[in-house]
Amino acid sequence: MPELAEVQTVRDTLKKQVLRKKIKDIKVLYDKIIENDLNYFKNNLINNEFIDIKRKGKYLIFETEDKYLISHLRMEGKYFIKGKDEEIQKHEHIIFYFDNFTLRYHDTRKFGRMELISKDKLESYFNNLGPDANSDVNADYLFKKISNKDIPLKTLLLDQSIVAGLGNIYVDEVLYASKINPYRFGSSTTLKDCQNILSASKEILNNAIKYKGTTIRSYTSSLGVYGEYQNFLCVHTKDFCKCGEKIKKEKIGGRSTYYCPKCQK
DNA sequence: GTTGACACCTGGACGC
DNA sequence: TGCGTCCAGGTGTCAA
Repeated sequence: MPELAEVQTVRDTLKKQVLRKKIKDIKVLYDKIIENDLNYFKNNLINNEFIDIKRKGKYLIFETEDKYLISHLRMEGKYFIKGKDEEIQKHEHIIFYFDNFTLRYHDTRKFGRMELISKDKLESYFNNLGPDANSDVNADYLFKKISNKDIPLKTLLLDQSIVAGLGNIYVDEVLYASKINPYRFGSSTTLKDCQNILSASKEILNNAIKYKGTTIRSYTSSLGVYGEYQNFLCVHTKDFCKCGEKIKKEKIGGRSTYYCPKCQK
């Protein structure tokens, strides 16, 4: 569930709390989350400190003096700051020990991943990632990427190699705001459609960041921050559109998709 | 090269 | 109450 807005919120909150603090120890309780050899992972982080935290798409990038720790929260990954002596809770899989506190990675479904890479590998690591959906992406770029595809726009916008950061919730919202039916193929889009999609992406994601993301279903907050953008959703998880039409919920590309058949042509 | 299916996981909702 | 089944979804992998 964490999409660009939620990851940005986690990054902003973490930056205030963990930068320039020496990592004293790391406890790994579920090692499949770590893509590296565990000894390599620990040896290169312990006695180091995070000097910056960046975000690209849905990835968090913790920077140390000579490495980057890439963290992807996937479906339910969260970070919590807790006291050193607080009991380890169920689903807390990775614990970073600092002098006076711990940073805990919590992931109910264990889908999240972390990988430590050397600084020169950063560019190649994100080779297949498109530009952020709320950045200054050019409509020509999007048009070139999708206008030759006989694939539904819903699926194309979820493809992180085209634009990064949009997940299931915000793609539904972006297509609704653009008045575009999610079943429409990329090959049916015009340059104007691409402009509308990008403009809606920017507005929706920036608003979602402002309201610290979306908190829906069973998903709880990270770092004690509860997003409020769910109050502004127009179609995702809704029963009726503002126009009065019943919102349709159907699977497109295996993903639950909400749309208004009247407003989205 | 493209596309769809599936695996990875767990908890909640639901039906029986 | 308890059990079984389905669903949720981001990404990587594999087969067609």
